[in-house]
Amino acid sequence: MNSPTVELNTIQSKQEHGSDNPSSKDCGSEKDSDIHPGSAGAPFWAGPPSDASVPLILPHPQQHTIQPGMVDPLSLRFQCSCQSTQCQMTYPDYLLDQSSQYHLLTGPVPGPTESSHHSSFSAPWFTNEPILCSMMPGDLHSPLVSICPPQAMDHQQVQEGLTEVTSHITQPVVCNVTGGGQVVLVNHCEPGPVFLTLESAPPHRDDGPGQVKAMSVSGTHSQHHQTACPLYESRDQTANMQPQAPPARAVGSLCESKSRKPCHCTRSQCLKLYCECFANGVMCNNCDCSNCHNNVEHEMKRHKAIKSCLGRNPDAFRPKIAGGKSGEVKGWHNKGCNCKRSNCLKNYCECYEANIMCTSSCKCVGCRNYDGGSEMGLKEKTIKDKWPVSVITPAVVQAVCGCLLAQAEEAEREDQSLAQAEHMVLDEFGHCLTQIVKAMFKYNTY
DNA sequence: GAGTTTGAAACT
DNA sequence: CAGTTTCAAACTC
Repeated sequence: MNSPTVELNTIQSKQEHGSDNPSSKDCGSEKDSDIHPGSAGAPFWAGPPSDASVPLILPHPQQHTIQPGMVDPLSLRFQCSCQSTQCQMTYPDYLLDQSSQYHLLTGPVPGPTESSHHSSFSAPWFTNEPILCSMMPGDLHSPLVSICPPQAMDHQQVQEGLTEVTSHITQPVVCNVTGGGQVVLVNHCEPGPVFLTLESAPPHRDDGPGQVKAMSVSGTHSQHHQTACPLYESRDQTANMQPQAPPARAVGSLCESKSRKPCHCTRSQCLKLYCECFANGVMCNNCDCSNCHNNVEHEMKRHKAIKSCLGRNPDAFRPKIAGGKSGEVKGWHNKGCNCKRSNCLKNYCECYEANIMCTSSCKCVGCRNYDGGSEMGLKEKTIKDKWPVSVITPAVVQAVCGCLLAQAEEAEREDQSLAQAEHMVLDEFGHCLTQIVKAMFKYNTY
């Protein structure tokens, strides 16, 4: 039996719960005056993984399967494969409500570099404050670019420049503005970062804040093997290529308004992933930490810590939440959580905290972070009573229908008899049911 | 605000 | 890679 790749994702939105941002406090050991804005900071954050939008094809097209683990009550990504129909359900980069969050495509399966999905990137820049960029190649003339350029480039200019030079980019990319005004774009489907030179004028008052005179692709891809932290690597390169720009702005300027939680680290020196600032790729600023080394004063040590983290886990600085779109439901947790006692209904749970539901990637026990899970009163209903309902969502039904349809088309294409066609479809249906039931039991973790 | 709980990260 | 320890945030009182 041949089936199309069906990839479907139906993470549902959890009711938004407040994410408070405590008021900033003075960093325990590092005062503002200790931090030199615009000084060389090492960007080491890498953007969303490209796998967020690249459909997969099962290696064995004869197997028409909804594989265990591909069926999630919440983030449903199951696959079936039809060789010839090439029907494909795919999910957008960001997942909306469960009823209509995939597209049934009948065209060829796009290759890894042919994604038509929106790409987006957002990157904290390892200056003193994060710089956030996001861009949607699908709407290239109106990218959302918000930058706090180290060289104080004009926001609009950078935005326009990025629009121009990245219009060909169709995969999630990460950008970085180095101290030298160089933008590094990393397409995770490409072998390395693309270096774009922002030929900015010296920060001269007459020129205005960092005039971007030209923007050009100054190189191809990094010779480095692609790693999960291309920005960090590329920063090393670019740092040698162009001198670091002098401080162009003061703490408290453009990006200062972007609030973030102050950390309270006491023992990690804010150089381990325990520290949220460090993990997020930003230096500590106005934190409550003690003995903080996550600042320009300890650049070398911080650099080593970054390398160390990347050595342990090349994806250490990737965002944990893949997909997603600002203001909407986010995607899914790349690694998944491992909660055991919180039922994934407290902020201890990274999925819950990120306002996303748990998926098959999670190894949590007793998870209730799924549609309907949180509203379920254990006194009145057990998870067992209700959870299948959340597994067989409209999206699942629709996906199954897609599989069945694909089978029917396959039978037709092969000039199978009606009886044989029915058999194929029913067989497929049975297979789908089997996989769904397996998924049900898998999530029966009460 | 102190103490406890929790789960990710780090370590062995 | 599994088990343990460390750590800091979330939570409770």
